[in-house]
Parts: sequence; C-alpha cells; structure tokens
Amino acid sequence: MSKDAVRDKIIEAAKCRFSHFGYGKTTMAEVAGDCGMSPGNLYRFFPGKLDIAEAIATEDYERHLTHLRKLAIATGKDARGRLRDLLFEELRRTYHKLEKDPRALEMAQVIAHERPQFANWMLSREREILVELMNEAERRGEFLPPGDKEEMAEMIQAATMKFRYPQLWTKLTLPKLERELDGVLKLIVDGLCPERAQQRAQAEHLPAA
Amino acid sequence: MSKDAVRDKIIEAAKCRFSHFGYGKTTMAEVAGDCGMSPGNLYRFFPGKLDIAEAIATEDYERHLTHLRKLAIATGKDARGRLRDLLFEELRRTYHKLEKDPRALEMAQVIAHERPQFANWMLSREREILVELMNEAERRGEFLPPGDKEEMAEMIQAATMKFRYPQLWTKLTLPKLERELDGVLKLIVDGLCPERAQQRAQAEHLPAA
DNA sequence: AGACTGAATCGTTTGTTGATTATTCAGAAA
DNA sequence: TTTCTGAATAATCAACAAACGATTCAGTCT
Repeated sequence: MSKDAVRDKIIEAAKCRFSHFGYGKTTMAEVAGDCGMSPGNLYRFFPGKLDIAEAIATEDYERHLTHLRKLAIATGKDARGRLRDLLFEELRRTYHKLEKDPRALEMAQVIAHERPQFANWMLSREREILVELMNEAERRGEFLPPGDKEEMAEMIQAATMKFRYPQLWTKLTLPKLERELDGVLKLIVDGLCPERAQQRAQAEHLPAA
Repeated sequence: MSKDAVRDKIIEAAKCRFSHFGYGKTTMAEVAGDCGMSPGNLYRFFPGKLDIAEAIATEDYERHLTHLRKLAIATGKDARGRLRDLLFEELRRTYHKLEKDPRALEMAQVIAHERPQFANWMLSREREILVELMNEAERRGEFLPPGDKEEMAEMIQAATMKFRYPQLWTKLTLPKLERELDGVLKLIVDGLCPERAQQRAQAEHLPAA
C-alpha cells in the first residue's frame, strides 16, 4: 500500500474514533489497532496525535472552502448577495457543527489551544476567497471597493469576528445571530457616513440622466 | 455609620486585597478583619463574595462610562472623530488593564464566567452612549444614520466585538489592533457599497451648487 | 537496508485525601 | 428588636499518588 493510502487509512480510523468517543478518549494504540499496526508505526506518518486531528480538520475545511468559493463567484447574485451568502454559510456551518456535536467542539478547542496558528491559516484561506469575490465583482462592474482588496478582506473578517465562533462569544440563538449579521453586513456595505445619505438625497433630486 | 458607608468600606477593603493578592487568594475573613467585623456580617451587606467583586467592577465601569460620555459629545470633533475616540478609548482601556494587571484579568474572567449577564449589562450601557453620540450628531446635522439608532448601536458593537476583549481572541499587539480598528471604522462609516462610489463620482461632476 | 514492533520512558490525567474557605445560622450583645 | 458574632456546614481547592497513554527507540523481521 502506498504511503498516502496508509495516511488516509489512519485519518479515516482516527476520524471514526474521534467522532465516536472524542479526541481525549481516543488513544493512539486504538487507532493503530484499527489500522492493523503498532502504535509506534503511526509516528512514521504523523508527528503526533494532534497532527492527525489537524489533518482531519484541514481536509474538512478544504471541502468547506471549495463550497464557499462557489458561492463567491455564483452567477445570478450581485456582490452584496454573494458576500451575504458567504458570511451566512460560515455562520451556519460553525453554529451547527459546534451546537449539536460536542466531539467537534472538543476538537476545535484542542486545536485552537495547541495550534494557535491554525486559526490564522483558516482566516487567510478565507481571505483569499473574499478577494476572489471582490475581483469577480470588479470584473462584473458591480463593486468599487476603495483601496487594497486584501486589506478590505481583513477588515471584513475583523468586523464579522463575532459570527465566526459564535458560541464562544455569546449565548445568542442562530436566528438572532443571523439578524445581527444582516445588520453588520448592511453597515459594512452601506456605511453610515454623513455624505452618503446626502449624496443619495442629492441623487434623487437629479433629473434622470 | 450608615449602611452605605459600611458598604463602601467593605468595597475599599476588598478592592485593596483583590488588587494586591488577587480575587482567589483573598478570603472573606480577611476582608471582614480589615473592616473590623466578623465574616458573617459581610453577608448583611453583600449576598456573596462575587457580589463584592461585581460592585467594584461596576463602580470602575461607571467611571469609565462618564469618560466615554464626554468623548461622545465632545465639541471640536465631528461624529466620526467622536466615534473613533470612543472605540479607541474602549480598546486601549481594556488592553492595558488586562495586559499589565493579572489581578484585573482574573477578576474579569471570574465575573465573566460566573455572571454572564454582567457583560450584557456593560454592552447595554455603552449602547446608550452610542445612541447619545448619534443623537448629538443629528442635532448638529453631521450624521444621518438610517433607521433605528438603538439598532445601529447594536450593529456597531457587533462589528467591533473583536476589539472589546482583544487578548481573549488574538495575540495581536496594540498597534496592530489599532490599525485594524481604524480599518473597521472606515468600513462602518464609509461602507463599500457600489452606489456609494458611483454617487461620489457623480457628485464630483456636479456643478458646485 | 528499510519497515515495523512493543516495551520503556516520561509527561499528563485522574482519583483521593486533607485542608481551606464561602456561607449559614443559633444565639450573644446592644 | 435589631445588629452582629463565630462556630458549624458544605463546597471547593491543593497536594500527592497511582494509572494512563503519547512518544521514543533498541531491536526484530522482511
């Protein structure tokens, strides 16, 4: 069997154990046993237990990212709608995952705690997609984000941080979170700047060109 | 001595102990001793140890709120500048407090954990100030926040959540946080909506009224 | 030689016991 | 009667020991 195939087998076995009994209650010996190998041999494929969990999380997140990418460039929606879909999908996914599945919550917490860089990696991958969304918007002439797109993506992430790991921050229910996210989206997209409304009022008084 | 005076004395003694030895390492017997009374007697003034901590935090936060209120209606700054001052003050205060003072961090964590409602109370008090800021802006004709002000304040808080307890979320340094907050503020105030820029462009082509 | 095993190591978790301390309350003092 | 005390209670914490399990590596197998 190829090295990669063995790796996948280990990931599968671990995924099964982790989701059934939890990360903490799964031993390396058990995973090795499920794969028909000795515990020591696992270390030829992964540096440690945590790295197996990380591999599982990475695989899962990559799947999620391809989904988000589709939303980012979907036809039949304007840029605002696509951004909304993106952010809502993100919110719903983590909400449901952490809500109903204590195993997933445990893994998320362990990884967040032991591998702080992992969260940064996820954010940066998602930022790429936000940039894609803005590039697509520019291509379609929908959007004129002032300034650097990468920086804009960073700011969107900062402003929507509350909705990224919702249950770590608040005890709000999903509907409430969704209403708030809609509000923040509106804030981000429309702004509340003074000239804005003045301009809009001005524009309404112009004769239709 | 009046009941209130005794209460204050207890708060003073506890504040002294908490800031010197920490909440966990301070016993009710010690606080009572400092006040020249028996431990049991404390319970005629406070329901429990945690309530003393809460009273201290409340007092401290009220002081902070009056400071914020001044910033919210300060003359010589436009609404945007006042909002910026407000949010920056909030960020700097908590950053420094939690950064250099492990005792304050401990108290914040204990209260946040045992009295989840307290954080909500703080948010709602701050929201009042945001509403004041917007009312003042309206009075001065600086601002035209569309829609309900209370709701707008809620959204501003949601979008700036990351900067409220910065060290719980990230390991970013204060300068980086400040740069990000500026970016988010820009996002909030200006928005990145398509029409916005179009309108601005349009407005530039208008003859000066 | 390279792939693998499994016993030994060593850090972590778990469980236990004793001490400490928040909280209560029967009664003493005012 | 009201205010306060301090011993009694019950919950929590700290320290220590035992068990467990991640990781290593000397040695076996192919």
